[in-house]
Amino acid sequence: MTPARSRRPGAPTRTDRGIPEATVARLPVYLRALTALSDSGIATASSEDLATAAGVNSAKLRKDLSYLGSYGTRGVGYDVEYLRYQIAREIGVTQDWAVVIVGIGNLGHALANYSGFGTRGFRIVALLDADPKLVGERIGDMVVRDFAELEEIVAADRVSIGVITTPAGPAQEVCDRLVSAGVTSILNFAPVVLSVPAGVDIRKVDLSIELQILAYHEQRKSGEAALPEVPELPAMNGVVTDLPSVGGGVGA
Amino acid sequence: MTPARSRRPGAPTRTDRGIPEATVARLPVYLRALTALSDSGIATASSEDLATAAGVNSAKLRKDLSYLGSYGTRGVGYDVEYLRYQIAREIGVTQDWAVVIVGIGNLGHALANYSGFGTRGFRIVALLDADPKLVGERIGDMVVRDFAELEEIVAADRVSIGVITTPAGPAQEVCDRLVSAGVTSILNFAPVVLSVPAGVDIRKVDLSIELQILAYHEQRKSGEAALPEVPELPAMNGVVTDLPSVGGGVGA
DNA sequence: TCGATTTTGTTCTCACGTTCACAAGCTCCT
DNA sequence: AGGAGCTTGTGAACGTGAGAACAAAATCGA
Repeated sequence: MTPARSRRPGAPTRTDRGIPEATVARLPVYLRALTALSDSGIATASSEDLATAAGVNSAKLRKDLSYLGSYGTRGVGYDVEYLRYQIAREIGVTQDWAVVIVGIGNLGHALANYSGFGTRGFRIVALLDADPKLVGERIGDMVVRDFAELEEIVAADRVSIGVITTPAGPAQEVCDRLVSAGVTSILNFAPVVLSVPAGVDIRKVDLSIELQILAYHEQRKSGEAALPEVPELPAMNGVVTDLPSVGGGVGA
Repeated sequence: MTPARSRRPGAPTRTDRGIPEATVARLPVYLRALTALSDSGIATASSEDLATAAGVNSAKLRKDLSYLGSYGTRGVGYDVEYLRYQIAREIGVTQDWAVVIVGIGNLGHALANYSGFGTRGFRIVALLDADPKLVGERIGDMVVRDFAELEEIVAADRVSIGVITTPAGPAQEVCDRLVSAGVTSILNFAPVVLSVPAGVDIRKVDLSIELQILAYHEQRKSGEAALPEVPELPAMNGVVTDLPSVGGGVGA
């Protein structure tokens, strides 16, 4: 056990391996909260302060941070800048990750311009589309390039993250191409379930699913007062048909 | 207990109250899978088939569906159309929900055109922005209206869902206005933690957080081979500074 | 130097979600 | 009619995550 370099005598025992997924998902939120505090000129914050800023429970926040090591000071709190660096390093955004966006429709267009994407830590190196009519178009300070150039770009710029903003139809094929070109992390906006080999990470953002989840709870709210009993088979008790195409535009 | 209307003799005991949140989040995925199967002309599917299409474990799928009732047939599977209707009804997308989008920047623009939003079950009734330069602009078959008209629109169209695509700065204020106008479900794309009173549901979609989660795992992958030991305080053992502005563009 | 006060880091308990495994139930074939 | 073969629905075991509570450590003042 490396004798605890300059940090603490208690030695963080290298909690490095195995941060729970739920915690990983919250680290970026803490990072943002710390950045906001830092911008407000606040140098030190307690777990309570941070938790409020991040919208979580303070016990949960402390436990989350404890997976990274002991970066706080008992009786005092956390040094904002120091903690910010530690979280940024843990997440990996102290280095720059090269990103390609595939599918320059409405959404791809928006993401290409989206400043939130320009978050330090990520660098969009190419906008790709298979449609010849789009290739060559300027968006901000970038030019849309042909999807055929994918492999070349991935190799040249060491791209590890791909963003898919195509329609559902071509998404799996685009995904396969990305993976075989060497991309190992994918953020998918297309409304399909993509399958990838082991070792490739995939995350999905789906507008209509989010809306549907809201709708479920919304229905519960209105139903609560209106029909507290017998919310079973409101109309339609036998026949099935006539439902149009609920469920999201699979296919173009 | 209402004597089980016309459906089954086993009586679903009205599992209606209390579907686990994790299950609710998957129902839209099942709905989409069923729609795809239906479009392929498949009339019956086993839990195994469905699970594959939805990208989940078949046991999990069966348990999820069991919360809605007993809609399958042992030895046979599920009737695709029938199950599709039941899930759509449970989620609440057999009716139409009125939606307003606030903040017609890049993202709002894209969402206004995004066909996935046109998923049956939701109807965009207004695009709002506070910027006079944007008001009046045509997007598809809609016209951007002034944010000041919010209350009027919400009341007239019984809007229950609001989508926030403003920058982080004005998001909380927009959120408050939406809530006080009567909106009870909010989908937030702005990179801030919004606070809402009890009774209002809020969901967040955050591009940079998704990217950061991918980056974390990506770093793990590269690091696995490169530095299997001593991944502790690589550079920087004392000083903190120099980290630019990691953490997302809070403020415009 | 010592005690009071503050706040972290951690332990313990409980709730939730996932997966396994199997009985119950349906269809089809003989 | 009866048995073989599937497939659902669910009970039970397991793992992960959340929250309460508290001991350990730091600061500050007397």
